[in-house]
Amino acid sequence: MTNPFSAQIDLKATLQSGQVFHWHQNADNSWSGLIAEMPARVFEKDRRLVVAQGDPGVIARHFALDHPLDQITAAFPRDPMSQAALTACEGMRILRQPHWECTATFITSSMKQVAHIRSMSLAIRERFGRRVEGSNVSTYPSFDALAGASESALRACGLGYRAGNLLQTAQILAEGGLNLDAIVKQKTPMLRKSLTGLPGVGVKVANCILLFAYERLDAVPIDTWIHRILLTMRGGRDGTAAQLARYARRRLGPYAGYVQQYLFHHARSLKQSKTPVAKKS
DNA sequence: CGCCAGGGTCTCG
DNA sequence: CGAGACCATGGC
Repeated sequence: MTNPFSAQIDLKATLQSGQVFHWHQNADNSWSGLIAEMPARVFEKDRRLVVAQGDPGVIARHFALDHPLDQITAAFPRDPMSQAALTACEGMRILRQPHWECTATFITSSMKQVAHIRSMSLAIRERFGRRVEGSNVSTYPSFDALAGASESALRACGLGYRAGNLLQTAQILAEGGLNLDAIVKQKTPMLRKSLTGLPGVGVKVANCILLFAYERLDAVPIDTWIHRILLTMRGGRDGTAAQLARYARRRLGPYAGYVQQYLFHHARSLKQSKTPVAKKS
């Protein structure tokens, strides 16, 4: 068995591509976060992941160092947009996140920018989570903990109208209406249907959860960014959600979710770099 | 300061 | 099935 830590990774792209929202970069360029309730600190050296804190096995699994990145990138479409994204984001990985944490954060994600999803996530952790020794971030609260929260307290975390959805979903899970861990066995269409049964989970959010927490690497979340990109790929021809989903599945290949993530992160990075720097005084 | 953001849901045709 | 209205909030 080869050492999983010999696999390449772009740590910054992985942690800043809108999959996960609570990690922060330290002054020494290492990154700190929690994997479920385990404090972790990692850094990148020669395009490889190095563990400074936390169980290496748990970290290797969370960062999906076993994903066959060479095979995945070799299966990328040959079009210029996909290839440009591949070049720009080489080494980016799709994490294996805890089911509930991922579900909850993406319920709060609708019509929100990445920066604000992060601030909501941190506020929820601070208000309802548990402090852990060795971490300056609190755990994401369990659904049992959130099921007993008030909607107004959730709104105070900046959730707006999403507060009711998160609360109702937490209550359904607390009452045993769905077991997020047991449904891993379901085939993707059935699993997607199970997830969209939860308040605040439509097809797009379900695809995020499938991709980021259930290892369904062919799931393609179509948000406003990916919608625009698919539009361009189709020569400006728009379509219904179902048509675009079908197009993405065919066009982006067996690892369509990975391609989607590279396209998403690359497009956002480009826009960021186009933002003019603050003028000198 | 107006526009837009990793949308979901309900209604109405 | 498909299009539109509505929903809160903050970054930029």
